[in-house]
Amino acid sequence: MTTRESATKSQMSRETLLPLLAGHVLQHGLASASLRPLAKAAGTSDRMLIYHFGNKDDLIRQILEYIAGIYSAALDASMGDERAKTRQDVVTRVLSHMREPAMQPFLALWWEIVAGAARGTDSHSEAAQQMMERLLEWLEEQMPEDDPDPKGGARYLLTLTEGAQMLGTIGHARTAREGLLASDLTRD
Amino acid sequence: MTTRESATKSQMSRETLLPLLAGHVLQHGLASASLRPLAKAAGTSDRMLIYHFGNKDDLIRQILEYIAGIYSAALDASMGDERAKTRQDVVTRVLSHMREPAMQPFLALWWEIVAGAARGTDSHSEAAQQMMERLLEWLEEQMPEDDPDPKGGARYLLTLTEGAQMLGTIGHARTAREGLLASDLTRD
DNA sequence: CATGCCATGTAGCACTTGCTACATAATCGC
DNA sequence: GCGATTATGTAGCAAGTGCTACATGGCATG
Repeated sequence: MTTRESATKSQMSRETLLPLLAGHVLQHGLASASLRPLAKAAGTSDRMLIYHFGNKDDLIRQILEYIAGIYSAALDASMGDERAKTRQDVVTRVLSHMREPAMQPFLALWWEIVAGAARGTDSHSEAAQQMMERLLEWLEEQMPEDDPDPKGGARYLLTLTEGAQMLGTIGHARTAREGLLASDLTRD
Repeated sequence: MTTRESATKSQMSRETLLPLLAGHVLQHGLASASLRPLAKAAGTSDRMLIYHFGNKDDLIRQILEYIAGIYSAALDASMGDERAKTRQDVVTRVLSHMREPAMQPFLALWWEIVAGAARGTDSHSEAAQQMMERLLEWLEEQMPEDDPDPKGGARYLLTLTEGAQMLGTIGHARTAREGLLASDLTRD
């Protein structure tokens, strides 16, 4: 029984643990996600984490998967009611969405995931791709109704906003802002 | 004598060590940059690294500073002879420059630095800002001669190419490519 | 009631981490 | 040449790492 829904007997299943573990990773990052701190955050022991998840790699993989799920839900929740009018509107929405306090933990974690992917860590790559694909879908749905190329446009805006996000992270928000002003988006 | 130029007596100064340390960090990343492996790579001991650099934080700070210097030199070296004709040209140059094998270690390290900056590590933020500023200068010099707004344009292209870079890193190079195709850059 | 499995606690192991104490060789100013 | 500073080796420490061995309670099924 590797993955079963009926959790009638156990109080501490993967399903119970994962939210707590995810919370800890979101708050403190992957760098300090070692067994004992994680266990403490989830109210259990390193012993039990290995018991439930096999080894640390699989633990992290499943936590990241779970977090990707949360992220996806967060995107769904913040779906704007009315469509954006222009691409500029979309960019503004994305950036202000990412500036929300609730999104900060995801942002900080995001770059750790990217760094892991850059070094070839499979679990990180998988999570990264999953999250980007989801964000891309979300962006496509946000595109203006009259956009001549919603698919391409969404990819364009994704590239642009992710670049801006990175610049903001390293304290170059101003550079990103000026860059966006010089893009075609602000041409009237 | 914290920082002296005359290194007549010592065979193993900071200056001798730094290139070797930087090489190790570029190859293996910050995550595995602990004292003993670093010392081994530089042909010395953890004991001497602390002796020369004070503590690990300062060690990393100085290594990153040194690497930022190398990066800057690498940018200088790859300065194109003739100016680019269009912004599209500039993007192509930047991306192909970053695709060179010699740049790969910088790229992988880059995301670790960004991740560190996102978590508030000062030394990482400093290195990141330094490298981005340098890249921005380089980009400004690459802008087409007849560009209506070279400064803003450079910032725009920086944002765009960094986004593309990230997408490439996590295996979404295709998304970035399609995004660039949908930008104004490819409009004739 | 017996048997066996699931869940968990307690200890511990071998290894790595940053850093320090202590001794000693080399070298420099005098 | 001598005393002081500089550079280096050897050992080690306390904490943290992933993971394992062993025992043991509880529960369900025979």
